[in-house]
Order: sequence, then C-alpha cells, then structure tokens
Amino acid sequence: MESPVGLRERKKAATRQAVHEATLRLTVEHGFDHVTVEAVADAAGISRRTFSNYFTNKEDALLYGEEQHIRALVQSVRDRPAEESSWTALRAAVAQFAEHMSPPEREWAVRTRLAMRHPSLLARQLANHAALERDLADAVALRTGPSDAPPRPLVMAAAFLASVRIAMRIWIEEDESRGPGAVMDEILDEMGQRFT
Amino acid sequence: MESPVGLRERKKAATRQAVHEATLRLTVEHGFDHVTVEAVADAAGISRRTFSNYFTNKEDALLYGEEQHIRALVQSVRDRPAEESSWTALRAAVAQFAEHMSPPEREWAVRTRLAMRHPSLLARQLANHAALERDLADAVALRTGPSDAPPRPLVMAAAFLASVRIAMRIWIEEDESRGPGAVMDEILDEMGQRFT
DNA sequence: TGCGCAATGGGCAATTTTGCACATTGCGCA
DNA sequence: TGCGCAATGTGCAAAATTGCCCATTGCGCA
Repeated sequence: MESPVGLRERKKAATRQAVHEATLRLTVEHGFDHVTVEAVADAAGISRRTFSNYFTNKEDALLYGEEQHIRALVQSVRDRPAEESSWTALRAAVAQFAEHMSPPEREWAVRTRLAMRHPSLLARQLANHAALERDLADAVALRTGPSDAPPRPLVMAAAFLASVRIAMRIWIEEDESRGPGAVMDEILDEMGQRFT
Repeated sequence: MESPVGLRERKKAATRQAVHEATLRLTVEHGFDHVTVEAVADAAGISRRTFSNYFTNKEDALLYGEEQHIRALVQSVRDRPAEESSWTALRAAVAQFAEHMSPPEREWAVRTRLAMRHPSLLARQLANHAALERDLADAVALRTGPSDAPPRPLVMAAAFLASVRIAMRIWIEEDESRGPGAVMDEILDEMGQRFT
C-alpha cells in the first residue's frame, strides 16, 4: 500500500512537514509578522540556511499544508474512474479526502484559519483557491470530454469548491458531533441538485 | 550553563544517542545476536551506511552509553579543585555524577544489565572497567603528586570503583526508596574508612 | 562437506545540511 | 531625515548522509 520511497525522500517530506507545522504553530502563537525565519528553523530543528532550501519564505511554509491538500484533492479527482460522471467523481474524491480528516486535521484547519489574519496571506490563499478552481475545472473538462460547452466545467468546479468551503467552515465551527464527511454530504446534496 | 555548541554537533550527539538507545532497546527485546545493524538503523531513523559512520559495530553502539558515563566520571574527577584530597575528589565527582541519575537513568542501567548477557559484551565491559580503573588511578596519581607510592592510587581507584559498582547494583535492585546518591554515600562511607 | 545466503564493513559518488560571508531591505529611533 | 540594526536571501565550501557497490564472513541446509 505504501510506495517504496527511499529514506532520503521520506526524511525530506518529514522535514518539510515539520517546518510547515512549526511555522503554523509559531504564527498562531505570536502572529505572522512576529515570527522570524530563524525561530521557525530552530523550532523545526534545522538551520536557517536549510529553511531556505525548503521554502523561499515564511508564506510558502505556512501555506504548504493547504497546498498539499489542494494537490491531493485535484489528483484524487483525476484518479477517479473515467466512466464516473464529473459530479460523482468530485463527490467521491472529496469523500476520500474527508476520510483523512480526523481530529488532528480539524485542529490543523482551525489553526490555519487563525493564522490567516494577515492580508498578504489571505491574498496568497485566494490565489491558491483560484488556481485550485482552475485545475479542478480542467480535470472536469478533461473527464467529460469535449462534449461539454466551455462554461460548464467552470461552473461545476466553482459550485463544488464553494460547497467544500462551506462544509469545512461548518465542520470547524460546530462541535465535533459529525465527521467532515457527513457535513460534506449534506452541503453537496444541497448543491448537487443541479448537477446530478 | 549550556555550551554554545553548534547545531551540527548537537544533531550528531542526538543521533549517536538515538542509535545507542535503539541498539539497547532492540537488544533487550530480541537478544544481541538477533539484532541486525539494519534493524538498529531503521529504529534510529538512519541508513545502514550512516550507522557505520557512527559506530564500527553493534557492540560499540551498545556500550556507548556506559562509556560516556565512564568518560564523564573520569573528567569530573580531573576537574575537581587541586587542593581536594584524592578520596574527597572521587566522592565529590561521584556525587555530581549521581545527581544526573534519575528514574530514566535507572531504567537505562537496568536495561543495560539485561543486555549484557552476551559473553563478548561482558568481555568488552570488563575491558572498559579495567580502562576506567587505570584512568582513575592516573588521575589520582596526578592529583596527589609524586609523593604517593605507585601502588596507592591503584588501590584507591580499585576500592572506589568497587564501591561504585556495589552501590549501583544495590540501587538498581532495591525499590526506588533512595536516590543513587544516598546509596553511594553509604557504601563509600563504609569503604572510605581507610582512605580519609 | 560444500553451497547459498544473509549480514557486515567499507569505498565512492551524489545529494543534503550546515556554517559563514555578504548584499539588500525595511523599520525604529536619534 | 538619515543612521543602526535586525531580518532576510543567496553563493560557496565543508561536512554529513544516503544509496549503491562489492568483498568477506559465518551459519544453516542440502
């Protein structure tokens, strides 16, 4: 089940993740502007120079987690069987996605939200989301084939992502009564009326 | 209070310690002969090749902890003020030594003892102890100056180390009613009648 | 008894991390 | 307003780690 990646790659991934989490933790604690690269490097157990080998700046390190999730979601959609309808593929992908959303992930989401008070961060986050929307639309367009008119995948991707964001927000804000999958299902049922 | 050692050296020390502890743990669990270098390296999170960069073989890795303690004790004796009598210096050094012996260290000592069932390990341990006795005798001889006849430091070192070993054994075997320092004091009081 | 094989030790090159130097930037305070 | 200074980004060489290699060793099993 696990890919036979070597020790080298596993260590790099672990370090990258550690740097990201250190950045997130320190940012939540002290605010983005009051966190130095050196402090992050210390917290992650690496040198300041090595930080630069992994990320070009603090923002990249902070947004890395979300970008990972984005990449995983897009890839998951691409990996759905070709015979699934686009909306079904999207729902299946996000369901698989939600499986990995346990309490620690919820904690991560909450903290990420807390860290995003900084304007430049919000800007980058918006850009990421726009890119995600574009990539998802591409994946959808590729899936349905050239039969669908150009605007259709864009609309579907936008609707889908809006649903996901709403569901995430609700899941974060309500107590842990339901898992993220249940919330996703409810919102996507509501939105999906027009796509199924 | 802490030395301003660089990140590099701190990481090397941490890795060396991790390898040692992995070796100790696996040896206690499976027996020295049933532990491969590869298993130790995996447990310590390094490659087999890197293991070789730290230790030439499993025995070195297993005995590293004890050898560290030995070196620390000898150095501690050397660092005692020159005006202290030899026996006083030895007692002071071992008292300082015992300060760092908390429950985790006790656990370490117990496990080390468990791991030492292997003949080749016992042989090396004996050799280490002999070397320790020699080094301590040298330190004592250096301290008292050339006034003392040659056999005297040897006797003192031997008596001292015998006391320490007895105290360690008692401390390990009795429940955790007393700290190691108290046991040391009792045994060394008994032995020291002839040296103070 | 001799083969097969896993474990080991170590050479070597590629890759990564570190430490250090230096230029640039942005901000607070004189 | 301009200086001082901390933070940052980056080039570079030294050091550390990894992966791959092969020769040697010792042990179990045919």
